[in-house]
Amino acid sequence: MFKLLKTEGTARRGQFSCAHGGTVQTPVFMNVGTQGAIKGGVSAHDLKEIGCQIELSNTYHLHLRPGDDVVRQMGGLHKFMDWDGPILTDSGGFQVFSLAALRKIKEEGVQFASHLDGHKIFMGPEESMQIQSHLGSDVAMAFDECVENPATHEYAKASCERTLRWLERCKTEHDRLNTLPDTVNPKQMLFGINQGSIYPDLRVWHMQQIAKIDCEGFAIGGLAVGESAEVMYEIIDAVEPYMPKEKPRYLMGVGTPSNIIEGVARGVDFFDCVMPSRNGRHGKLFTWEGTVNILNEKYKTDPSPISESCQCPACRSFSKAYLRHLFKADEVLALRLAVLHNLYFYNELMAKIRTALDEGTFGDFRAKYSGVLEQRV
RNA sequence: GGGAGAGUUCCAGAGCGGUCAAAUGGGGCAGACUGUAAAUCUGUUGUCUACGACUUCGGUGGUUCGAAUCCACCCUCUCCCA
Repeated sequence: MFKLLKTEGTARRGQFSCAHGGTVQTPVFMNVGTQGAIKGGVSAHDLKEIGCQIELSNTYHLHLRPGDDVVRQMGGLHKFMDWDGPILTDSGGFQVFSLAALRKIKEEGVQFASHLDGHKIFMGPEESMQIQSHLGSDVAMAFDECVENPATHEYAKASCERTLRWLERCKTEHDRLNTLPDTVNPKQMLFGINQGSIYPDLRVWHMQQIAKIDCEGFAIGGLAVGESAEVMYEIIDAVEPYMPKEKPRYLMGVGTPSNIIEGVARGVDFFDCVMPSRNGRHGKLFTWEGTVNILNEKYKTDPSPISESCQCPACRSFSKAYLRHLFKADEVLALRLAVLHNLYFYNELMAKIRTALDEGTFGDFRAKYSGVLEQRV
C-alpha cells in the first residue's frame, strides 16, 4: 500500500507498506541481490547496517539456481537469505533483453536457453508469476519484454502491445496464486511495467492501457539501455502525467546518482541499479565530491578514507591506500568494502533526497548535486 | 677437469635470415560498466621534434643487400659426468 506524504513540484515523498519489513520510505533505492545475495560478498545482514530498506532479486536467475521450488521448500526467499525487509522480484523481463542471443520471443512467452548449461526454459507471464509466488517476494513484477535500443517504432509497438497482453495474463495468474491455501506470501503485490522504447506516443498509449489494470504500482522499464540521459528524461516526462498519482512509480534499472535525482524530480519513487555493486567491484566508488577510481596510482599512498564525510564500514576504518592494495592483491575484502561503500552512498543519497523533500528543499538539493556527483575526483 | 644447454623488450616466454619494436601470458597504467551470462570487458605498455625517425633481443667483432635469428671469440648462468 502506498501513501503519498508530500510533493515538491513533480517530486514525491511517500511511504510504501509491505507484508515484510513494514513501511518503506520513498523515494527509495532497492539494493540489487539478483541471486539472493549482493555480489561482492554482502549479506542480508550487511544490508541492515548500510541503511537498505528493500532488496531486489531475480526470477530467472533464482528459477535456474537453486530453483524456485527449492526456495519455496526453504520457506521463501526472505527466510532463505535471512532478510526480513521487503523484497521485490524482477520478472525475467530484463533477461529477455540481456540474454537476447539465448532466447526466442513468442506470444505465449519466451523460450530461453539457460546461460548456465543451455537447457531449454520456457517463461511466459504465468510461469514468471508462479516462480515469483514460490519465492514469496513482497512485490512481483509483471513479465515484460525489455526492448533493446534502438528499436523501430513498428517493433516497439508490437512489443508493447504484447507486453500489455502479458500483463493481463500476469494479473489473472497473480490473483489466482495469491488465493491458493499454501501460497508463500498471500499479500504479494504486482507492479505493471510501461514499455514503448523511445517513442512518446507508444509510451503514453501503453501507460494509459496498463493503468486500467489493477496493479499496486507501475514501473517504467526499457530505459537506460543505450539511449541518452536526455531521451530517458523526455520519456519519463511524457509518461509521468499518465501514471496513477496514488500508486508508486518505479524507474527500472536506473541509475547513476544524477539519474536518480533527475528521476525523483520527475516523480519517480523507486529505483534499482546494478551500478553501485558492479562499479564497486570494479573499483569505481561514489562520493559526495564525485567518483573515485580507487585503482588509480595517485591513491597508492593516500592515507585518507574514500570519503571523509562517509560513515560506511570501509570509510570508518580504512585508507584509500589500503583499499587500493586489497584490489591490487585480489583480496575479496576489497570487493566487499567497495560494494558496502557504494550501497551506503546510494542509501544515504536517498535519505538526503527524502529529507530535502520533507523540508521542501529538494530543488536546492538537485541544483547542488545533480552535476557534481558524476565528476571524477 | 670433461660434456650438454641457455642468455629476448618490467617478468615469464615465443621467434631462429627480410613481412620484428618483436607472438602470448603476467605485471603496470588508463577507460568502460544503468530491472547483473560482468571479482568482467576494452585500450595501452622502448625512445622521439611521432601517418615518420631512432636505439633495442648478454658483450665484441664478422658474414650478408639485410641479423634477435648465421659464424668467431669473450662473459654469465643451468644441468650431467668426474
